[in-house]
Amino acid sequence: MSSYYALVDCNNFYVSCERVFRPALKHRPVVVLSNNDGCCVARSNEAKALGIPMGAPLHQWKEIIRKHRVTVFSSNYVLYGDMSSRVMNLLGEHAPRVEVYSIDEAFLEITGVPQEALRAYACRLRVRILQSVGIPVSIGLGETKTLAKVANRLAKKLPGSNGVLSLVGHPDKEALLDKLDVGEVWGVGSQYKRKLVQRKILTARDLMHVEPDWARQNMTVCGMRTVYELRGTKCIPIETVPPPKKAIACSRSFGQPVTELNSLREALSSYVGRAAEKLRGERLAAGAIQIYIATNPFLDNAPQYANAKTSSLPEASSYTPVLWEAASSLLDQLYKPGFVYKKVGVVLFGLVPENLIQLDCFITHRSTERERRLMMTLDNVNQRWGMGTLNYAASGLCQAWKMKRAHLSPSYTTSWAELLVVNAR
DNA sequence: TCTGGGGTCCTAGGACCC
DNA sequence: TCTGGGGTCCTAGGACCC
Repeated sequence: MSSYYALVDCNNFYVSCERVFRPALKHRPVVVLSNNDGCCVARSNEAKALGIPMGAPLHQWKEIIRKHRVTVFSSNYVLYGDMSSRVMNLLGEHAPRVEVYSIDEAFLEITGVPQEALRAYACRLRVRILQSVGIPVSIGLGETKTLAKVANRLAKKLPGSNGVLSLVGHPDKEALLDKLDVGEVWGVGSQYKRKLVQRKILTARDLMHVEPDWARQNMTVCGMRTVYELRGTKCIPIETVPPPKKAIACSRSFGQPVTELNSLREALSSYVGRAAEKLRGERLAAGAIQIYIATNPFLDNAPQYANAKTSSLPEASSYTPVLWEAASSLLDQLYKPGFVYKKVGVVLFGLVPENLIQLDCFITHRSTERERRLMMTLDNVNQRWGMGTLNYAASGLCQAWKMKRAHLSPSYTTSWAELLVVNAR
């Protein structure tokens, strides 16, 4: 029995999450902003129709937003994460093998469904998700993951597809591939698109007919795989268990410019705390730490400075004070006075499972059981009562560097205090 | 004048994804 | 005035070793 892939993709996911709890916003233009309320990272179809592009800086679109009464949300990742897991759980009930590909996408491996029944199968799944979670999705089906992705794009694009499109055994497969811009193919970004368009390779169909060797030379083995996958040869397997993480990062742009080392220190200490929390959540310890700082690259007239430094720890650790000590000393080495900073960040890598830490016999300080329990308590409190409930003193109290979140919706599904209230009169 | 070659590891940079 | 964040993978080139 042959197997096929389905790509299930939530439509305008962040916007759809907000709409579940604000149904009056259906058919209205809505955008969700990036961290710091900087740019639009999700748009409803109505907002797209107004011409607001992906990544549009908010300040450049103020006028349109006001004029058309676009509803604006700061991003509420706690809400989106919870809605995402509801969708993913449901998918798990309908397909034996699911790869959660991102917060709003999943690949399903489909076996035992005859070719001619694929569309109906996907349509039922779509209705089920809409009814149970309230999120509209699009589903694309194909013999390979790349083709499932293509089919998904087409399902969103072509009128009459009703959110579901199958390329499996489709008689007009090439004609359909010809409707998709080469830059929309999975694995083709802006650089490769430029190169391809120069050579008159304009659509997914053109790319399918490219010589694999040429693709390999000009787009690495990944490009070659894309060509084969478009032709229907499986090169990219489904990954039902996520591979172990190789890096954990945390960084933010500042809500307002920062020049003082002390403010950088406060911000960084809170990011290190957050990164370490993620680390412990995965039951990992970090063997190395990198810190980077940068000025605002968008300011043409301001002097620019960006730099990064890495140090490896004598022994892998997930104890925040140990990580902070290393981070703090790296920051001292990186900091140069006289610049206006926009961003600071931390990356933890050299990750190992916390029960497999290689011990260093010359180490002067090792995390004790007491310290491990301290971190556990800290994480529990912050998980239960919300991120940042318990903070390190090093993170400061006024936190002028903190990001902007002026349009935040409540955490409807994860906080008792913020449950939706319905009034009957 | 002649002056090896091959393998491995690490890193930086560049591409991609959502 | 205001422009996100968190990842992965591949490749080329240098360092180093025998």
